[in-house]
Amino acid sequence: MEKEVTIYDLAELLKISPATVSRGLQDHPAISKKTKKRIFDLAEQIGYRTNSFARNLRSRQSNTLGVIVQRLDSNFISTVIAGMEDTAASQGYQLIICQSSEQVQKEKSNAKALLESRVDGLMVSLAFDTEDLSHFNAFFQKKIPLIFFDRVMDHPGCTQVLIDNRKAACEATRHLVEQGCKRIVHVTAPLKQNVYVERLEGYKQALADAGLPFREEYVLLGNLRQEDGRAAAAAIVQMNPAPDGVFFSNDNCAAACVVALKAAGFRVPEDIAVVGFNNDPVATVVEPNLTTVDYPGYEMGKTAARILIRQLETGEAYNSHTTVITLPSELVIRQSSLHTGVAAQT
Amino acid sequence: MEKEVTIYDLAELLKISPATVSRGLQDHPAISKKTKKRIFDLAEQIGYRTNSFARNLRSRQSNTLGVIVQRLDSNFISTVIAGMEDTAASQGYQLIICQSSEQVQKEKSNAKALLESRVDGLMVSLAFDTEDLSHFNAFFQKKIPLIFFDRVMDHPGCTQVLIDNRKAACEATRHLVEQGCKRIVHVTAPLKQNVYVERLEGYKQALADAGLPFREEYVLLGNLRQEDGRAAAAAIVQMNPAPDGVFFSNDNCAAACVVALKAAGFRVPEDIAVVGFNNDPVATVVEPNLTTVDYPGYEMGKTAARILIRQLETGEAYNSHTTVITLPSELVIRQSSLHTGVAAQT
DNA sequence: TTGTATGCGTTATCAG
DNA sequence: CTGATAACGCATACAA
Repeated sequence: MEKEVTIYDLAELLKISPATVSRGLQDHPAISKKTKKRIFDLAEQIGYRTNSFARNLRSRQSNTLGVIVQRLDSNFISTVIAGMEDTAASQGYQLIICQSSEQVQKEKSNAKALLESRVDGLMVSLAFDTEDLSHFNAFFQKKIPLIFFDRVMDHPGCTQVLIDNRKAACEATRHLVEQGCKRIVHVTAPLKQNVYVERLEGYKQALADAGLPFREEYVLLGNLRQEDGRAAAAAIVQMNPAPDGVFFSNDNCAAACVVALKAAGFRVPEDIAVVGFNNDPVATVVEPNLTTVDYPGYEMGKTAARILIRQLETGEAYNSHTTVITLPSELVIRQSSLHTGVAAQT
Repeated sequence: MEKEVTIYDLAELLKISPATVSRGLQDHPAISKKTKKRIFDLAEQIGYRTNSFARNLRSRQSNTLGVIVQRLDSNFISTVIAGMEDTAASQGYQLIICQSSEQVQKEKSNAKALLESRVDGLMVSLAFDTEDLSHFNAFFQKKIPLIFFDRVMDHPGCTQVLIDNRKAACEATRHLVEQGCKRIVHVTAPLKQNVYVERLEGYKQALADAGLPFREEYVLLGNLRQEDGRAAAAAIVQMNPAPDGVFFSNDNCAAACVVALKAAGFRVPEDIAVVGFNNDPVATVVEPNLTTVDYPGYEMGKTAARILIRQLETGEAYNSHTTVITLPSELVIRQSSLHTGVAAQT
């Protein structure tokens, strides 16, 4: 553990003052080209590295953004984070990432940890069971910009980056209706989060528009994992009369259900048409390929990071009231939903 | 932007010295219970938060681990990171995560950024085209512990967390041989990284063990994305005589290939048996379900983080020579490879 | 264009 | 058990 080189060491070796070194390193305009070159060359040569602790202490900022997500091992989430990282890195910010594992309790401790880390801003997608935002109060009070994405809640001054879940679900369900489906099941997650509430609303809306009845028993709640898809299949198989359409809030779950339904002797889409959500890689692997809502995860990540960084640099967070950015989503029609049997565009 | 509360403020309000406050906050044994309680209560009440910049500056450590991965939006990688995050969080460490996008150039700038962030340690899975470790020299010199996982290179003192790729590939290929395959194709990535080199070796080994010839033209190189799987299918369809087995280095790619092969009129597994790698979610969705190598990503993440933290706390990094931790992987046999047509265990 | 001096908020040493 | 004081390394206001 050799001693770290500091600007004082550079200054001494170059026979100039630490202040000049500091300014030179920052490419300050008031320092001569020649001096800068000497500074940089020596710094390079003796392996100087900025002490960000000291710098942050002085400047009162970390150039770091905090991210809290429900789970890291989800295709959708990791795509979002990829977008955030690309944008953040290009602007000189780094990402500290925490997962809540869908537990508000962990979300709380994540928030505390990120607060103490003094992240400059925060991007959050809420856990399944988060019911209020009190654990973010310290951020609100200190006016640390906080952006919600995907799973959001309203809070004055916090921008939300979203898709129109209601509309997407409505379109997906309407598509099933147009394929002739009359008994459409909706498989989703517990209704504590906006995304699931809104998708249910969209589903109901489409039914209502078509004059179809809404039936409580057609809404199946679970965790949207593959096993939940298989469980949904088991439930569907038991229903009498059998449903002729299903709209899922998640592709992975939908795909597993399709496989299980086929194993149980159902034909997809002839007996039962299926629509998923997210446009995951599984959608183009399951047979028939899954009709789904293309969710722009990467774009969402880029957008959230870009807006957050802009708020940091302009200081305009918490100024106006809540801004909602709605990203375009799109129903991608594949074979799993086509009662006509005609292949559509991928 | 109200002023931040410091230990001086607490001290003043409590009529005690900042030193006592600092000690109280750290639960120092030499402070009376009563004083501690007063300190904590007031801290809570007026919203004090530790200034980690100052603390880090003093203590010369950040309690932060750096992670560099090739891509974030990969099921395997995000599973690894989930494991790292769980372990790190439980030990009071945070994760700064960067992606190289498979470019050594970005890997380089990630390394530089993490060096300046003064992460306490680093966990790295290398980019496709990384050929040497010179961009990590500063870490080596400063004895900052660095652990490689999955895509590794040898460096004295750097622990590697791995599976036995050679053995896994050998088993996978041998399994195909046992199913009666004689002309086995291997779809993998450019041979710059250990994982692909070793898998190729395992593949060759199994062929040799079975007295089958190795043919250069049976090794298809690509990026292991779904489109590469479709391209592989196109190539396979053109081969004469047609191959009767394929071993992929990636499930997602394998699954896309299976779909394409079936569309081209091949029966899987009857005409061509398929084995993948990773045990991704797609493996249990594609039909037939994919035989694959179960890769313990979550465990790998936990292990890497645990070892890194241990090295930090015991200071034993770079002491001994390179340690290699080999995690168990396992061939999971499903229908895609069974020429007998008998379903196996999932 | 460069130098001097000071403070950012902790922790730790030493003294009481 | 508690207090005074000196770093930690950098950035900047002010001076030259």
